[in-house]
Amino acid sequence: MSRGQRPTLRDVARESGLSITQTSRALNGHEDVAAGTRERALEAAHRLGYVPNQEARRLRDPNVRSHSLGLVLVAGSQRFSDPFFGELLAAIVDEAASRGYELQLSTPLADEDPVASYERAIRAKRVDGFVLLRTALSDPRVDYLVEEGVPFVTFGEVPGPGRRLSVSEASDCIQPAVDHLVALGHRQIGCLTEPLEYVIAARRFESFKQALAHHGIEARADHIVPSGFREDSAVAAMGQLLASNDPPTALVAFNDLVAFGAMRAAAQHGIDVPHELSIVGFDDVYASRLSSPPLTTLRLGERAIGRELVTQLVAAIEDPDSATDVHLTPELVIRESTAVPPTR
Amino acid sequence: MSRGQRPTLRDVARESGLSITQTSRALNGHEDVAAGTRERALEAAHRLGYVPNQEARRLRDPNVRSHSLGLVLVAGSQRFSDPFFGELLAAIVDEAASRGYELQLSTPLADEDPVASYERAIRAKRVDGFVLLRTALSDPRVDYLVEEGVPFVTFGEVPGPGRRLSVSEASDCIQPAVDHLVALGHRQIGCLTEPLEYVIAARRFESFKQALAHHGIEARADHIVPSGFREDSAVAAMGQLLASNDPPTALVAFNDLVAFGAMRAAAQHGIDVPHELSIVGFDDVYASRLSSPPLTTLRLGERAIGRELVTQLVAAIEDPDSATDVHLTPELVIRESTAVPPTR
DNA sequence: ATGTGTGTCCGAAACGTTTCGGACATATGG
DNA sequence: CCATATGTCCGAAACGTTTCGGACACACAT
Repeated sequence: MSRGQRPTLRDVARESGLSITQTSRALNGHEDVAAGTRERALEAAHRLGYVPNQEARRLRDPNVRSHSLGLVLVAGSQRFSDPFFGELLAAIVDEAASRGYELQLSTPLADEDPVASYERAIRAKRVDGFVLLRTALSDPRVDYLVEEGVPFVTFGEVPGPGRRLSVSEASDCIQPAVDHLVALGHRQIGCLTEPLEYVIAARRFESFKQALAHHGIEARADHIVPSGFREDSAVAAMGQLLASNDPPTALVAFNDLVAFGAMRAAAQHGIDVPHELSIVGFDDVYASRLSSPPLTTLRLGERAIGRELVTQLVAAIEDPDSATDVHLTPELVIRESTAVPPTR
Repeated sequence: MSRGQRPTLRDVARESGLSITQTSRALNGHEDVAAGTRERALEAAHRLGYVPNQEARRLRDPNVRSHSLGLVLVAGSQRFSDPFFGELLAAIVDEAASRGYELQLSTPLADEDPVASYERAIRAKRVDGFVLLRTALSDPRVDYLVEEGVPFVTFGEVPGPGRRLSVSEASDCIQPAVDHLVALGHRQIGCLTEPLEYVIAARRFESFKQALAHHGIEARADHIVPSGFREDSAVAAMGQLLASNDPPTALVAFNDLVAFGAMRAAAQHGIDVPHELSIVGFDDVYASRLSSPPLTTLRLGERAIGRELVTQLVAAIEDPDSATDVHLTPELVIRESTAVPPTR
């Protein structure tokens, strides 16, 4: 059975015997309305099940909030590949809901300008702000949003002029992994990067080099292996490293998928993990408990990231001065992919 | 630099020398406008970068589409736990984008009525329809949406009156798993269910029983183990089964996480998988390639499910008669968690 | 000449809300 | 008693769009 028309402010006014003006002011908590009058208005509104029409409200005042946050998935079919994203997304939705916001998910159409999705959302006033994932050091989306003056928060610090709110990892994020490996006795420590044009990979790489320096170990260029984000790219990248006559005894991968790729490549070369090669991942993805051997990895926690992302974004939207950059410190989860180095 | 006011229909009218009325009609492709006039209007609109104000449009005609689909996450912190969801979501967003829709993600607040989120979205006219995941045989959300006349599609068939559009598994979905096990020589085949009040679990259970019957095997009640959705609930559920003095030689789990739980429980009891116990999962989650042993599992494909869900929902929205129920047939991915049964 | 169509066009009203400017009482101070 | 302030209230306009009802010009038939 279909409902009748939904009640309008006019109905509430008639019901309460007030003018439309005064009803509106009463419901919106303005000052110049007598206590008893407000009471009557509220009571009538409640009795009728009145809920204000957002379209009309926003037509009148284009600045009212939509109470939704935008998140544009990155292009390419393998975008979400990272199991990490699923959990992160859930955390974001959760936190947003608890603050009264929803999440608008979209994705660029095939070979569309990356900022087009953002333009659409802004023009349509569908969102109050954006969460940006997988941001690059030089990212047109960031430039666009800064210029447009729309609130947004990035995961990873993006350099440049203008207000750029971010939630990022501490600058010594890789340190615990290197400390752990050094404590085991490793001195030949390599790394499997993600593409370094991305802010997060760049930070991890800096931290990796600093951590080595901190232990007086020099970073060897031939032990640094550029990789993509996914398992298969890591498998490919591992080829020459393992063929080298002076391979590292330990490897830090910038995400768990890449670590799995490294483990697979090692297996293909008949190299035992962890006894011939130790591997540390990053993210503590669900699968890292299940791999063989179970993966030692750095854990930031999807929930913590999601929570901070939303908390700061909502702060930026509702009270720009209260938003603040946040740095998260990863914790090392030690499993079985790391061990003492082989004696040579 | 901040833009000036965005152009309105009035501006386009002035620019093109037409009335507002005629401009509107020209832009909306009505009949009674001369070819040259339409030309002028379109040209002016384009020159000004005019884009119609949705609020105003919808204030005037409440029936215009919002072009977004709603998806409400299930409550509880472990909602998304299933890595399967991440991929499914990405597939849904992709397919929606290619049809010009976005996805509105929300989640119920703590101890809130499950339908409240749907009510909010409908009242606010934020979405044109819903995708329902993890639906139960008797689901208040379904009843609500049917009554309200809002288009929706469920994953799994929900019985009851009214139009209920669904994408579901074929009724013999479990058959390939059982066939495979029987071919290996198994006759004692058990199953680890998900809660049977959910439509998908119910269908899988029916199919499981039918598949056994098809091979002339009787379903033994003590080989049917009720489990939750997640690994830990499966570990717990496995206890008594493995302690029994006549355990099955093979087990079909209703999802991969549960299968992992079963593998873990087996390991704890010193039971070798696959040589003492074969295990088949469902979903082909990312991690199933990595577990030890790698999991033999039934695969529907998140992308296929997401694509069909969106395709049918959009059909239901835009042309109700063209929407149709869809049945998907899973395919068996054979890995190493299944083998011939032990000779006793 | 009058009437009937047909192809184009437009004014004005309407959607539901918020707010500007003022009105009307009553109280306060002189 | 008048002037001024204060506490409440309301009418009307405005946001940008669509559409109803009609108007106008012209062609064609009568």
